[in-house]
Amino acid sequence: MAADTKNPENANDIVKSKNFIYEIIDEDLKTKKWDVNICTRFPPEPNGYLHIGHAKSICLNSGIARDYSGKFNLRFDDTNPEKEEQEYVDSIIEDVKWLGGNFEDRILYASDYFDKMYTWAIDLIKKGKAYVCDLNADEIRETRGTLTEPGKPSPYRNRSVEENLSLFEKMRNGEFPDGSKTLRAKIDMASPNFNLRDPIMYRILHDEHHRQGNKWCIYPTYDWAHGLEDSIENVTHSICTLEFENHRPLYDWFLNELGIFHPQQIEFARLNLTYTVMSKRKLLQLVKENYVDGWDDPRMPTVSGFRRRGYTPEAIRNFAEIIGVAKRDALTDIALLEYAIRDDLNKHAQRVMAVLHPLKVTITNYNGEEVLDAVNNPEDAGMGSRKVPFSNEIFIEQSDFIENPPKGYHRLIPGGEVRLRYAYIIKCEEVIKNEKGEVVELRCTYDKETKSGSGTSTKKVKGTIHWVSAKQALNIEVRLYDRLFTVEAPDAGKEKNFLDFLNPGSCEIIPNALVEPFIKGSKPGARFQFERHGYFCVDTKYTTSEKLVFNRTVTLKDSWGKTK
RNA sequence: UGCCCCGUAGUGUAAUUGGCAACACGUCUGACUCUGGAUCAGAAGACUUCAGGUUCGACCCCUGACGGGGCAGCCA
Repeated sequence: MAADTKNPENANDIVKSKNFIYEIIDEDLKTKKWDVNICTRFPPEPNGYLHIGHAKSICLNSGIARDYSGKFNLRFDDTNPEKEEQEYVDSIIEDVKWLGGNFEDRILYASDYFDKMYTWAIDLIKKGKAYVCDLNADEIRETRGTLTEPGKPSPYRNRSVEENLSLFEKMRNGEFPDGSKTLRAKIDMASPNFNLRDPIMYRILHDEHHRQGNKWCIYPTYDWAHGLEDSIENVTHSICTLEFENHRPLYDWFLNELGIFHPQQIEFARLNLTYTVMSKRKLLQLVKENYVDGWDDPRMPTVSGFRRRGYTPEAIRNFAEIIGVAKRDALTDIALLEYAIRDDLNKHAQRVMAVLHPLKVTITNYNGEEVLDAVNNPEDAGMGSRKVPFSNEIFIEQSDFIENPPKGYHRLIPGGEVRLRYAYIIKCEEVIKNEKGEVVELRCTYDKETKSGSGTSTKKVKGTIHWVSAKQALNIEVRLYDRLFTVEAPDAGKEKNFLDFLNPGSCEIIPNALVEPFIKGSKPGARFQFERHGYFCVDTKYTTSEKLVFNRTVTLKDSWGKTK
């Protein structure tokens, strides 16, 4: 983005284009619009777990603070006690930290500003710009007007300042029941923008707040509170999503009437990803109705889900960089995200051989055992090598042998040869089947001149397959994840329920896969590449001291599988 | 129906602010390879939604259409 701003000498570098928000900030800096440092914020409501769309926002906001040497605040927008919980606060803090959002020590809460907001409300009442309204919810809706008709003024619109002050104080003191009164801004009931038709600033809610307890029984609405929160924190650029565009005139109105520090609200398009849903409501439903195994189910598009699945914060940050920021709503191909994680893991993940669907192979002319050298990461020599045990009884992948190969298949076939990775070339001499005609074992011979790295082999084989030595192999559980939904936009159809598109095969559990002993004792969260399969990580939830459980983060690209 | 926002290859973004459309992913070739991965080389793919207008020149400015999204919570 603007990372190169301070390095204009990098003339040879491709000039990274800036998104429109960086251009606005550049312009602001040029015109000296602000007499404070650039400040952004991420203002989640603690009513759910963060998802990849929030991650985009976190990367954007914290990235701006980083690039302009400003500040980035984490602020909980906790103005509605009915939906908010401490569990969500905790998870959000963890997720933002994990993503690398640098809020330093600033964990802020809108609820800490309630007193200040209250006095500002009184200021507005005194200016004759706000009034207590006795209309109930239904009546307010009925008098708000429609898309084409103006609303009707509330009969309470012209109460005196004194009466409003007194009523508002009584509201605060708990003298009225929920929903019986509201404090409204007096703006314009005929405005074509609904948000300006005397919007509600406070509602009565006798509900315990997760941080304020029972101190308050009136709570500020988003529109009233948000700009004040930003203003208090000297946020310069208040970045939010497109649906708040129509709220900006109101955001500005409150700040102007109060005459306080006035942040600039800027809207950008939220992230949509193919084959998943992003609305908190739908994600909550998936959790509550047990379609998934909690908010951090590896199939969930939540930050915690991606973390458990094995994604790295670097990959997610890079993804955010790749997709950019703009104002048109879009549906981003999940392939972009998968590219980001493969790109990262390819460079950093320890390689290891694992057999998911074992087929026994006996090497009839091999005696004894030996240990072979295997490279830990061909992309990074610094990661060194490891020893892999080899013997006359090994397991290979069932799919790496086929009796009647299609054209182009170049793995093991009857009478054919393949290379065992890091070991020898073997030849399939005999195929053993059970009563049902299923292949249960292969009897092969090996060529000792073909040992990996010996340089003595003159043979060329078309394929190399992975394997694991039977005696030393470690038994593990592997979970193969696929997309949660079967269609690109499960929530696109207004008539159809997104649940109808759930992918029944989104999680395949392989209880007994085999892996080389190297990974024994791996810690939860550890990431590996299972050669020729994909990237996997040790599950943090179901791994036990007896058995490692692995989640497949993402497959390797498979140009052969595609052609079939 | 009223108001607001948006329309650039399959996908996501760019275009030095009016100079003849670029990057990434994806797709397809070929090379290389002890991962059908990675890497390397290359290709295809966009009359910039449409129609007018301004201009020597328009993705960019103007007008109008069409298409998409948002707004009638005491949610955010």
